[in-house]
Amino acid sequence: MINHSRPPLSSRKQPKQARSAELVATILEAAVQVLRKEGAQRFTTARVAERAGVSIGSVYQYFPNKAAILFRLQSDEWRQTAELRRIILEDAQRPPLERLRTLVHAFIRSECDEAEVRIALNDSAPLYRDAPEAQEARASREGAVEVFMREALPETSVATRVLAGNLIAMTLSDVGKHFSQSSRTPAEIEVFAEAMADMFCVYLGSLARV
Amino acid sequence: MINHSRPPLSSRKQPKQARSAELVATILEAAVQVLRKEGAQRFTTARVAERAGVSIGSVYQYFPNKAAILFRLQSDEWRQTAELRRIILEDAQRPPLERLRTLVHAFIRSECDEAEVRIALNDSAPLYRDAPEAQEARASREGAVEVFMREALPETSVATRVLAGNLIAMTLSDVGKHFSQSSRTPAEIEVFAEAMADMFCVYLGSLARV
DNA sequence: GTAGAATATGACGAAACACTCGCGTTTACT
DNA sequence: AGTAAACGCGAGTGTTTCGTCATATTCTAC
Repeated sequence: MINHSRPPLSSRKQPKQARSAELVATILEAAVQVLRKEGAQRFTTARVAERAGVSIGSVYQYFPNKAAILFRLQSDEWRQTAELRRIILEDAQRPPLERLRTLVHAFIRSECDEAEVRIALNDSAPLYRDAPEAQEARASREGAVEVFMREALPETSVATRVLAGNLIAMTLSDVGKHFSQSSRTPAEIEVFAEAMADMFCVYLGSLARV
Repeated sequence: MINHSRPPLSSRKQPKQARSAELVATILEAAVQVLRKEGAQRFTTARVAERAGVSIGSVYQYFPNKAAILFRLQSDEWRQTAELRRIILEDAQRPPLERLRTLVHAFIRSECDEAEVRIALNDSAPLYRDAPEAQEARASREGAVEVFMREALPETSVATRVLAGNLIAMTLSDVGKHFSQSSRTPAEIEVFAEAMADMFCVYLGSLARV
């Protein structure tokens, strides 16, 4: 009821020559810089083109619209985060709660890194929030969390696991976002991440004991 | 480095006659409707004026700019939330953790109520995020939380209390926001709130036992 | 009833922005 | 060298939006 028009976010054209692939990379890099320097409000295709040293027309050769550029950036970041999560959570050598602790620290640290860009990207979310492309990322995340939860709480019901998994995943990502909105010292980051990890571990422990 | 211009958010003029006070109320009501129906992207002063059955000029008599209207709505909501929190947390008759449970339920329920407006308001946050007026709300919230934490964890160090208090406050508000982005049945709401309250209580319990 | 303050109006100025299109240039391939 | 496709360009179009200002109406108080 809110997003009245739904222009496609998929690429308009695939770069086939080397120079055009480079051009796309240049545009994305410039987009990050504009986002960091000007914020979401002042993120315009013209500014991206200018910063990239490229004409407006070229931008529209490879991106159907402004939202597509932003979505691409967000998408790349989601991929990175998913990779991080996979690597840490799938390490079968270590006990589940230890892996979770590691993930919390790594995630919070990474959120605080490049916080400016992340904030701006987040502010842009309304532009592509309802896009079908955005649903996949969520599904993938929920799947990974469910696999982990089965390992961490093998004795509990599926409903409990799903609920707790969602709660923890949401807390990690949302509170992480909020926390990184202010600039933080490395020490603050560690202390905060430790507290959050404590909370998760104690909670999961309480569920296992039932 | 991001919000380059900082137009004032304070009122341009105070309504002195009854009809103008009513007009301001009409405008705010219309603003809520526009926000709900059109979303943050399409929230414009012209649309608000039209919906209110009022001329654009009248809107600008009492609000210096668009952001001021949105900030006013957000401000009112902050006040309501603060009131809710105060009433629940200050009830000295009941044990602290029970009060916290009640607060979690009440807060999540209220977030899911009028979720559409809240989401849109949230999307508009970049417009007034750095306004000095916005700092006070945070200070007030942190104060209330600290008072509660002193009561809930009287034996712990100040640092621990502040950290845990912030973590819980952030989780409640951020995860509450995220949770309310999808539409939820009353049952889902209760179950989720209960899980979150469990997590908080177990966590605070673990801190008290040290 | 009338002066003057408060209030209401809405056409209009100015700026910003997303996106297109016709044309010139480069590349790949033969 | 020649050709066709891919690439790159950027002035221009159409729209949206914020906010102002000169003017008109209503209210208050004497």
